[in-house]
Amino acid sequence: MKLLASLNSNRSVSLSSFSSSSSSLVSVLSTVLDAGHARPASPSSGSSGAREHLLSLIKSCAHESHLRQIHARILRTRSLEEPIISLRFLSRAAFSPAGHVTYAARFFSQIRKPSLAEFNTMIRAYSRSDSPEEGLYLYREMRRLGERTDPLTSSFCIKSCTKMESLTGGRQIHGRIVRDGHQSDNLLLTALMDFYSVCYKGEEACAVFDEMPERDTVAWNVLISCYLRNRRTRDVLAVFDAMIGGECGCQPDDVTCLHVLQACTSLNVLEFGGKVHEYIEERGYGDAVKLRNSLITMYSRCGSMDKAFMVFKGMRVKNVVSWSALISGLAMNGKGREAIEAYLAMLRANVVPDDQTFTGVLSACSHSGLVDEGMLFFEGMSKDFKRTPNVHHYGCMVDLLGRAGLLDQAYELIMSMSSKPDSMIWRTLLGACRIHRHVALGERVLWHLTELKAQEAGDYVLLLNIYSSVGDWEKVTEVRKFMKETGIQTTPGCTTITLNGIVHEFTVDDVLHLRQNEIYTMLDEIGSQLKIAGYVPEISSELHNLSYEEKGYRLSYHSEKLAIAFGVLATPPGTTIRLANNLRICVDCHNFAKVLSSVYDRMVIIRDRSRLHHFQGGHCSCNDYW
DNA sequence: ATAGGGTTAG
Repeated sequence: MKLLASLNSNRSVSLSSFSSSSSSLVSVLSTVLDAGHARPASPSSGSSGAREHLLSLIKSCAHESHLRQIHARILRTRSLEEPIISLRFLSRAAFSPAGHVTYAARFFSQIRKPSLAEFNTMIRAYSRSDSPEEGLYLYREMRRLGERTDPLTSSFCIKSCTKMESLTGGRQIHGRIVRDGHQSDNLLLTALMDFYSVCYKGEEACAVFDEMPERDTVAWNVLISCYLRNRRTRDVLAVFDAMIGGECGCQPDDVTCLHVLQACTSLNVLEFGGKVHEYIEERGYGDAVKLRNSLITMYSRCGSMDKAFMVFKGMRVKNVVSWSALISGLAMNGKGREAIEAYLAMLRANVVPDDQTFTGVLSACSHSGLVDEGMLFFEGMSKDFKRTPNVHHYGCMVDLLGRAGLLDQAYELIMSMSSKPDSMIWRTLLGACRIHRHVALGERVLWHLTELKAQEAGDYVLLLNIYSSVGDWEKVTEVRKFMKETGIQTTPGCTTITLNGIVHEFTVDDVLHLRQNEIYTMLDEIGSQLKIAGYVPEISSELHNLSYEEKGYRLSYHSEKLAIAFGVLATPPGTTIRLANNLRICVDCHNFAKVLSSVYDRMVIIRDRSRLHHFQGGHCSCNDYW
C-alpha cells in the first residue's frame, strides 16, 4: 500500500495518449476549455466557465483513454488540490462503465493530502472492484495516519467485507462502528445486516435489524433477502403481508417484489405470486424489465406457462433474460419443442444468446429427449457463438445422453471436459445408470464420487436401486450395511404446500403437523383406494425402507405423500394441489401421484430439484422417463 | 463546503 507515499507527476503518460486516441467530444470540449482558460478578461468568470466545462467533460467520459486525456488536462490547467475536480474525477474513474479502479488509484496517489471525501470515494471504488481488500488496507492506513472517518467510511468497508465474505473483518468493523458511536446510522446498519446475511449469520443479521431505530423499505428488503438466503422462505410471505397490511410503516417497492416473487417461485405458490403481480400493476411498476422477467420465471416455474407467456408477450422491451426465462420455463414444463421454437424466435429477434440461454435450450432438449437437437446446439454454441461450455452445459448433455441410454458416450463426454467434473455431473450419470440398470458403470461413477469425497446418502441409494433393479439382493444388503455402519447422513426430504399464504412443511414420517392424525387416516384411505386402481408401492427403491426397519413403522411415508394427503384433506374437491420438494421425487411417489390424479380427479403439480411434474388423469408430463 | 452510502431478474 504505497498510495500515499508517492507524489509523482507522470504527466508524460497522459500527454502522449492525447493525440493517439481521438474522441470528437473530448477534443471539442478541450478546445473550448483552452479558449476559456486563456481568456484574459474577467478571470473569475472565465475560470468558472472553464471549471464547468471540465466538470461536464469528466461527466461525459467513459473510456480509459478519455480519462487519461482529462487527467492530463487537469494537471496542465489546474491544481489537484481543487477537491471538487478531483472528487468528480475519482468518482468517474471508479464508476464509469469500465470501472477503472487502478486508474482512480493512480490519480488518488497524486493527491498530496486527500480529504475525507476523497478517501471515502477511493474506498468505495475498491469495495465494488475486484480487489475489495485494498479498501480495507486504505482504511487501516487512514486510521494509522489519524484521519477522521465517518459512517460512510465504515459502510464502504463493510461492503468490502461482504464482497470478500470475511466474517472476521466485518466483525472488526462492527466493533469500530460501536466504538465510534455510529450505530444509529440506518444505512450503515442495513449494510451490516446484509453483511451478516451473506456470511450466513442469519441470527446476527436479525439482531442488527432489531436494534435499528427505524426501518425503511430497504431494511425490510435486506431482511427478506436474508430469509431467502437462510432458508426461511416461508417467512418472506408473512413479511410481505405485513408490509401491505401497513404493519411495517413502509410499503413494498420493486426490489421487495423481486424478492417475494423468488420466494413464491421456490415454494411453488402460484396464488401468492398472482397477488404480488397485482400489487406490481397497482404500483405501476409495469415497465420494470427485472420485475417482468421475474414474473415470467415465477409463473412458468409454478406451472402456469400460459400466464408466463402473457407477461412475456406484453413486454415492450425484452432482453436476453426475458427470452432465457421463457425458454427454461418451457423446458421445465416439458415443452422442449416449444423451447427450441422460442430460442429460434429469439435469434430472429436479433437477441444474442448467453450462457444461461444455452443452459435453458440444452435442458429443454434433455427434458424432452431431443438428442440430435441437443448435440447440434451444444456444438453450435462454441462454433457459432464462441462460448465455452460450462459445467451446467455439460450437465445437461450428460443428462441428455444418459437418459437416452448412450451411457458410454456420456462417460466419455465427462472425461473429455477441460475443467474438473463436479459431483453434480457424476450424480446425473448415476441417475442415468439407474434408469438403464447399468451396474458396472454405476459402480465406477460411485468410485469417482468417492474420489471427490462428495458421495451423499442419495448416491448410495441410487446404487442400491441399480442393484435391486437387476435383482442383486446380496449387494443391496451390502450397501445397506455399509450405509448403516458408516452412519451416512441422509439429506432430509422436505415438501411444502401453501394454503392461504400459510406454508405447511413436511418431512419424512412427519409427526409435527397439527392435523397429523387426520393426515395419516387420509393416507390409509388414499392407499386403499389407489390399490384398487392398480397402484403398487415400489418399496424396493425406497430410502425410507431403512426407517421402516429401524423405527418399526407399519408404513413409512415420504414427505410428498404426506403433503398430498394434506392437500386432499384441506382443499375442496377439484382444487389443484401444488407442492415443492427440495430433492428429487422418487419413482414410488411419482406413481402415487399419477394414480391419485385420476382416482381423486385432482391436478397435482410437484416441483422438485430439476423439473416440474404435472399429474392429471393418471398421466405425468414427464411420463416417459419413469 | 464540495461527493458519497444499504437491497435488485433468467
